[in-house]
Amino acid sequence: MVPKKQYVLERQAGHLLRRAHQRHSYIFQENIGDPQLTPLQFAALVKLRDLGEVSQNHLGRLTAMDAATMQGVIKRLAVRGLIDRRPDPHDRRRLILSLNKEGNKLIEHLIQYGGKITEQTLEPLTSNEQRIFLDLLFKLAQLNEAERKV
Amino acid sequence: MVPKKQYVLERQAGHLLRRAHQRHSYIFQENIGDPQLTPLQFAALVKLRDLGEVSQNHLGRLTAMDAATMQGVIKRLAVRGLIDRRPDPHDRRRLILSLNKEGNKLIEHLIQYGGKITEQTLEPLTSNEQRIFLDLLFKLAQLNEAERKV
DNA sequence: TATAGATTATTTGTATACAAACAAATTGGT
DNA sequence: ACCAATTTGTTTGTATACAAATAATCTATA
Repeated sequence: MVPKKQYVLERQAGHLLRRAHQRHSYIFQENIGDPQLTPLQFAALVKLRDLGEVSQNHLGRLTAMDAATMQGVIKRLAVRGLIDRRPDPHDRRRLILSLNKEGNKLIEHLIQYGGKITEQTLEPLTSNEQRIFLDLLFKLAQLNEAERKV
Repeated sequence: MVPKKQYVLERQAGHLLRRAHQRHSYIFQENIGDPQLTPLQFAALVKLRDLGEVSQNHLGRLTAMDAATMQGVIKRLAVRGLIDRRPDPHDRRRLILSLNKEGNKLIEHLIQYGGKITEQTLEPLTSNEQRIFLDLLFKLAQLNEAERKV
């Protein structure tokens, strides 16, 4: 008698990654302190804070968003009055993005919650497990040559 | 001089979970063998194969999809002619789902690729690391009381 | 048993995700 | 300097995600 169910959904990497990401999104939403701000919007603001000025597609690569997704995220941040967009004088295809006063104030205030969100996401693990997990997850988040297209 | 960048996006659990999930989705799409079939549709078919008959919401809980998402996934599977839907005679709110002949044939054929997709997703890790990673990820995918709402 | 509360499925609206196609602009090789 | 290939940002279309609201139905309990 051969057992039929070798493939158990609950033990597949993809299913677990999806569920862990769902749980993180929930924790983010509960703790970020600004009900309107999404994880991607937060990531974009953080990178703009780090770098000052970046083109839209470049920021997309830094935050792992494709151009179409980036378009929507940036548009919403601009509509909310958090970032400025100006054309690059050296390359007229490019749009240069930067935080404005409002955006800067907001991210300086909210960034403290970012660390707490990561802490709470990893809270089910011991601090040693957390370190190991982040190391392994980091490896799994890298694209190899065959996969690279973004 | 206090360094300003304590919060590094590339080291946050949420960002890495998102990127690892992106990479998995790419691997899924490249290896599932059916360009139309998505990870969620595959998960739904797998669970129906395991269980035979389930109500729509129940299947949603088993595959970690909320009712609204489930609705769309099931509709597309039904339109493709892979599953049957019939009302529950004992509870007229419920819709009982099951694989039909086509759906059964398809999942029996594709399920072999499921394992390969997990393998390839975890391929950057040694087999020992894979075991550890799945254990830790499993813990992070569970919702505690405060988070449970789904 | 009457009914308040819970559950099931659906619908609407917003926000990712990403493929594909496009126009405008830039780059690189000849 | 020319032109093919590439890059940038936008748009369209499909598929998750999920909150919120709703209609129909079921359950529990006073």
